[in-house]
Amino acid sequence: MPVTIRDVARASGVHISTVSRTFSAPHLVNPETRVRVLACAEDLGYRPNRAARALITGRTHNIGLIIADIANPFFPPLIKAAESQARHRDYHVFVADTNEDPTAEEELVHALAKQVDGVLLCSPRMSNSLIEQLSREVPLVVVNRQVTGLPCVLMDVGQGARAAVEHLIGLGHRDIALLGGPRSSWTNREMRRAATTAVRTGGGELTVLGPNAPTETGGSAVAEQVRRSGVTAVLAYNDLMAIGLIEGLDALGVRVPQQVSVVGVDDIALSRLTRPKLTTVATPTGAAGRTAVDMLLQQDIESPRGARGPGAGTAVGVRRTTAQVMLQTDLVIRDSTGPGPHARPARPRAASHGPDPHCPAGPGIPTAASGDAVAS
Amino acid sequence: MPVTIRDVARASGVHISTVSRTFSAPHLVNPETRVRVLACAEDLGYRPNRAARALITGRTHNIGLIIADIANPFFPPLIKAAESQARHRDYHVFVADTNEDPTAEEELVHALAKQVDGVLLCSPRMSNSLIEQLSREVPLVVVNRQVTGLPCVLMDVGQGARAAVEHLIGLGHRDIALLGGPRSSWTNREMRRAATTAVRTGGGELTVLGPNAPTETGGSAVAEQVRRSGVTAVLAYNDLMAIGLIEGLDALGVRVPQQVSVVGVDDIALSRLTRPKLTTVATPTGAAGRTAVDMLLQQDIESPRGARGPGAGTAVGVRRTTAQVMLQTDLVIRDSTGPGPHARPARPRAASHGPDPHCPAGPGIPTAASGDAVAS
DNA sequence: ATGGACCCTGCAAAGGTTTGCAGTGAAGTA
DNA sequence: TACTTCACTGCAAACCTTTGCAGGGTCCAT
Repeated sequence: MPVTIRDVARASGVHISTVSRTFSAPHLVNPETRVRVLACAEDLGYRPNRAARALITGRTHNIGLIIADIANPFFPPLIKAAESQARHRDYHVFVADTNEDPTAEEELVHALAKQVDGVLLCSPRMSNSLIEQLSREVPLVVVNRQVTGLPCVLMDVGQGARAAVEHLIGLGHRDIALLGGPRSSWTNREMRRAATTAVRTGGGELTVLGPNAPTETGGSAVAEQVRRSGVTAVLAYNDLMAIGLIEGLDALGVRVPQQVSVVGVDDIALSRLTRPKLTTVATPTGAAGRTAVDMLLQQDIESPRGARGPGAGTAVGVRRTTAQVMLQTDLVIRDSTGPGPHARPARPRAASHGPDPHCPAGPGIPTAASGDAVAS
Repeated sequence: MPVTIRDVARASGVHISTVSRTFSAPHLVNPETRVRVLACAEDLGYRPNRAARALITGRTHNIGLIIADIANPFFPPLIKAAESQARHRDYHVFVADTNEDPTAEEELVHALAKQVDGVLLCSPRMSNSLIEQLSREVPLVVVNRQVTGLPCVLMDVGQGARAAVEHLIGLGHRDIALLGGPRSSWTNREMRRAATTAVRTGGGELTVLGPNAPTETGGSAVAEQVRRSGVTAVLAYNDLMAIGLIEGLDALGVRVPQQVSVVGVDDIALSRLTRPKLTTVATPTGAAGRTAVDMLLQQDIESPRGARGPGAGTAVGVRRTTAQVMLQTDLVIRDSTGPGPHARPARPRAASHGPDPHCPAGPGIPTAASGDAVAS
């Protein structure tokens, strides 16, 4: 049943190599022959066997995409962007979900290594050293984690956290909590660092709660703790947790934003649908997906055949693209933040409860700042 | 750099075939030899090249999963379930998103055909005849669509729609609208059919609005239309549309459920987080993913080598598993439905506004009724 | 001692494609 | 005419693995 290059060759009366060239190097074959071959191929429904091609070229034209949790609405836009970018370059994307499990991550990289040309590692939960080690097995681009020596796509959550804290302090909050995410998350560390200094600079006090599961459940589970801590504002690791927290607080009779202000991170679609609408730090997920694919393909092209990674050539310092791109984030003020106990009497609750300034402008995803690549 | 079976053979002093057997048929090789080979393989970091293996066995150990829209929260649980089921059987899943575009669907099937052992087609938007045609190219299992002659996994949305309508009529609603989804959706047709008879049986009147995009935007866009139509209850194609509609109605000053009741379909996680919490028809997405993978693998096993599909053997009627499984749905009553204008005076709003009976029991996903397979 | 059974291993073909090299024929040049 | 150039095509090796077949032992029973 499966029609091979040989069938096409027989049908069109040429050698298989001519058929092969018709597809992979059309300029090398006589136009007349070409149309005949193409006609036969079309007729027979021939499609090149990618496995066989991969066997000899060493390139599968597939990309692996490893995601901590597909169910987190943060990722789908990234996946979509990566897929469409890849498709434009005749690549396919292999999506895999690790359920936030570092072991599953490692296994998936191994399993994918031989059947993809490279892997996008999104929000990894494993250690940097393991990532470096795995990068010797297959070209890697890391998203949401900084690994020296490897190409990375980062979102400036530090800047986002700072903006969020400044927003809260400006509203008159002093006692602020940071709802931590997974322990092994780079984003988590960055946020904590930035929030700590920003709160100190603003003359407030930061309480860190966590680590927690980056889900609604993780958020609602700490509602009680938040209430007891006496803070008046919370910056959550992501929108899901923020929404869960608001739910949890609501169940305890704590009103948002009247009694406690809540800020999320990601600006997932959902954050515009809850009541109150969520104030959040928008992250450029689509741009991240596209950029990561670009960086991976660029890296791939440099070393076309086998012989990738150290060991081929000099021991260290094989030419590789290791640029690290930092994408900008953007604070979106909606209804989940309001004035705190130290609010200045003038124009109270001016910043909140207004119309969402981002809604008319569509999804409100800021443009990528792919320009500010930080050399490494 | 890439270490092959030959390197392992050389290192352990045996022939490559022995190495091969060590992995694919361990019982055929001397235990001593086996441990030596395994040690060498481990040492060198050998991993079998799946492309080469696929070339000779004809099986890639990959499954394609084609999804209309990853960003629709309905799908991630299905994807996760399919992935984990596949992983248990040493298969990988290739997820691809079509953006609800039938053309993209077709192209993806073609592109995937040669690099997977089978494809799961979820909520396809292309025609039945095209699906049948494509099934000759690669084994297919269809989810959320009934195609005669092909294995299908269906969710009983007809039953769900009926239950929803009966619930609404029981609450005293007579003028009910159905918010249609994509024109080419099987689910959409089933719902319409079931809702039509159920409403008629209940002595009410059904207004069909649509087709619409199955998104929040699609839902909010028809809010005005819903208001003008004068209906007091709406059954939406899915939760996303229901939520969008509630948003839209809210913006028009129409209160849910006081003035209009809204029912969704899917029971996505989000439906428990909005205000009011959404009354919805829960669909067993996880079970559907698992079942679909099982059916595909079962089908695959029957025809191990090439020679799949008609044309090999007699012209028609190649043995294939074409079972069609119907999974049950479950009405979950929450807060978005309330008494209508014809409500009986006794115990008003008894059915709604109670505590969500499903919440304590976890995600509230009903168990699969894989037993009631309908022969085809 | 002979034969058979059995376990393990090696041999070699096969799978579909790409690609360097060589060969063919025609056209152009001297 | 003889030689070069050029465009096109065929040949065959290579990619890495699996697997049917056969050969080499060892052991046991006759």
